[in-house]
Parts: sequence; structure tokens; C-alpha cells
Amino acid sequence: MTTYKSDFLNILSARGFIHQVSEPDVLDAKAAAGQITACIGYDCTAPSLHIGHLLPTMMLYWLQQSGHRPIALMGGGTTRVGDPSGKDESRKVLTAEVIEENLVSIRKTFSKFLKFENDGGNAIMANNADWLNSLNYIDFLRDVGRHFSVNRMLSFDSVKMRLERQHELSFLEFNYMILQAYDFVELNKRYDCSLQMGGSDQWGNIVNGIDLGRRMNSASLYALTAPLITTASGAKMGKTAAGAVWLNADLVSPYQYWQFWRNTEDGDVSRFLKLFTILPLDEIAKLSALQGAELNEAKKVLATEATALMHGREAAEEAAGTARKTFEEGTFSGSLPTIEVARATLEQGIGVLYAFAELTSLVSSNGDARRQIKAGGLKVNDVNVTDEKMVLTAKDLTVDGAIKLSLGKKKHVLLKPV
RNA sequence: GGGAGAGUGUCCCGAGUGGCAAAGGGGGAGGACUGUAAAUCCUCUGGCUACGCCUUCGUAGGUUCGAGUCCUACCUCUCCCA
Repeated sequence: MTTYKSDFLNILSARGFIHQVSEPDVLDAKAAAGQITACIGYDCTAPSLHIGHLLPTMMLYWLQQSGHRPIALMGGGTTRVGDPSGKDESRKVLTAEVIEENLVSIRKTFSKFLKFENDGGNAIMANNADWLNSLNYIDFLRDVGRHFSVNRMLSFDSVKMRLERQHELSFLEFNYMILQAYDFVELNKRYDCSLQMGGSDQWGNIVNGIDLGRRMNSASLYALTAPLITTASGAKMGKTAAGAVWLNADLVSPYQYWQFWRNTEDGDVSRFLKLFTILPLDEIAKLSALQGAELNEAKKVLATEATALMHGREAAEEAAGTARKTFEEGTFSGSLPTIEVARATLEQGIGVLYAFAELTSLVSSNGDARRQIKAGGLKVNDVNVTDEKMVLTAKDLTVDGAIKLSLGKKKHVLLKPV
């Protein structure tokens, strides 16, 4: 591991955030000498960030913690274009309204990690729509476009992949890298931002910005990218059956979020503790030394710490408690996901198929419910369902006044009469 | 505008060229084994009021006892030429 002079790079390096850095020595000296300003760009393609955004966001966190100034750049303008990097299909063009809604929804997430001015900090929230939307085409081509060589743009991976696989790459998307490069230069002008960070797939885009800055303003800009995180078994991180692991609590509850981290593979625990929690490294070292089944303790710490960072300490403890009761004590906690049913409906009796497929959506259809029953995957109050004609009534209410429906070992929903 | 090719089970990739919901893989789900892990093994992965019925191969028609497959028109995409 390289040793740096600046706290910032030392922390990132020690915790495993660094994949590539341009001119590491120069950047290090600059960060050691005084405050630097760095930015990370975020798409507004969805109403919430997901786990994949967490890594770059943690870099902004450490940046601020080590005395520098972070900029969260919202892609209100660039999202209207669409980044072709890493995608072999054109993205649907989003309307300005949707982008604006997404932007507002995403914004809240950053205040969990960064202190903005209204919160006594120095972090900046920028939106590239502020300068991109009003660009004049001809002026832009003359000022910025002339610095780009199409020959070189064609050689970038994001472009090459589309061409090689004979997929369409629209001129709109082809311009994305120019806009992102321009963003960097603009942030440099406005806020003296000299470093852009991002995932490893952003390297090409960021380097373009560095070149453009040098040509337009003789500015010295730097790039730092984080490694692409895959799980120990090689899968891309952050996808579950239900889709992406979102950061907004209304899309993925703190309990589900906690579960996501709890189910981390053994081989990832140490790495994830360093990347996704802010625990001191010596403590992480201790946790990582645990072997075999004891590693589960480390996973719980990982889950609770990561959840606390995102959803607050209280929600994290509650999720941990719910998990403990559900998995270790065999009882259940009222904070499991709950579906309410009218008491009268329950009095009349509810078919199991209906309960699982319609009420709780644990399974996707009656047919799916039947299959799961056959496979022994459905449980009512921890007892396997064997008869698909079984009817749930008030008699099935436990002492806690609810019926616990389970799919497999991990997914539980409470049915509560009201 | 001219020429060539592609669109299949609504998660993805992909066989299928007149006859059974349509091979195979990935991904996913459940079970077994475990530690709420990984690996491995087994099962499943269109819908329903279910020994039957309905819906599905880009869209709309047509030929046929029968169409993913043949014909016609159209849509979308890719490549080459202009």
C-alpha cells in the first residue's frame, strides 16, 4: 500500500477506495498543503440512489472528514443526454419533469453523509443543468467542441463497445463525454474544484475533463476512481431479487437494508467494513480476524453500522433487534413488514393462496404459491403449509395478535387485523 | 433513396423454419447441507375458478385442420451504399 502525505489519500488508500489516480504525487502534495475541492457526479435517472452510489459517496464523506470541500454534482443537465458508459443499449430519454423529481428525491440522501452550509459545513450541491441548459450550440462547439478529436472519442471503451457490438450510439449520447468534461471545467471555474472522483467506469470521462481544463484554462485537474465492487463470488453488487438496493427508506426499508448487509459473503466482510462503515481500521481488523461462524458477529456489526450511517442509529438498532428476534429467538417482532387486513375479512377466513399472492405479494401468483407449497417454502406461523386449500382465520392469530407468513427462511410478513 | 440482416417465453442471452407452453444457458426462487455466508446437490421459474381452459415468439392481416415457422403490409433496430 502506498503511503501518502495527505490524510485524505491515506484514508482512501487504507480503506481500499483507490483504483486509479492521475498524478498521485502532485495531488497528494496539494491535498497535504491545503484544502482542495473535489466533486462526484450523480445521474438523476431514478428517484433514489442505490448501493452502487454508496462507494463514491463515502469518498466524499472522507474528503470532508479530512478537511476538504466536497461537491455533489447532480446531473440535472447530463441526465437529459444519458451516459453510454457500460451500457450496450440507449437509455430511454427522460422528461425534464421526471429528472427534476428524481433530483429532489435524491438530494436528501446527501445530507446523511455530508454537511452542507445550512448545516454548518462546507459541502456544495451543484446541478449541471444550471450551466448546461443555457448553452448556445454554436458557441459551445467553438469554445469546447474544437478541443475534442472525434478520432480519439471513438477510441473510448464506452463508444467502442457500442460500435463493435453493432448497437446504436446516438449523437446525443456521443456528446455525453464532452458535457461531463465541460462540467469539470465549469466546476473548476466556479468553485476551484480540482479533483473529480467516481467509479472506475468514469475514468475516461474524467480524464477528458482534465484535458479540456488544460486546453481551455491551463488548469491542473486530477482524477481518482474507485474500484468496481463485485462480491467475492464475482456477482455485481447491489442487485437482489426485488431489484436494486435503494437508499431511500420508502423504497427499501431499514430492515431490508440491514438484511442486505447481513447477508454479505464471508470473503467480502472485511472489505465492506472498510468501505461502507466509518469504524476505525483497528476495530475492523479485529472483526475481520473472526473465523467461521463467528464471522456472523462481524456481519451484524457491518449491517448495523452501514444502516446507521444511512438511516440513523435508532433505525439500525431496531432492524438489528427485529433480526435477532426473528432469526435467533424464533419469535417475531412487530417491526417486520406488516400488512393490515379488515378483521371482518379474517373472521370469514382467508385462503392461503390469496394471503400469500395477493395480500402480501410474497409470491407472484397463485400458481407460484402452489409451487412453493409443494417445495415446502411457505410457512404460516413457522409451520409449513401443506394444503393449498388451507384457510386462515382469527384462530391463527398468535398471542401478539398477528399471523406470520413466511417465504423461505428469510422473508417474513405479518398479517394484522384492524 | 438502394441493398443486406435482425426482433422468440415482458429479467437477460439464445435454439427452433408447419404439429404438445416452444431446446439450452445465465439470472432468480424454494428445498437439502450450513452460520441468515460460500460451494455443492435436487426442484421450480406463462395465467386461471386447473386431469380442463386462456394467453405468449415486433404489430396487423392472410394461407392452413393446424403458424414462432409460409404469404402480405407495417413498425423498430443494425450494417453497407447514396
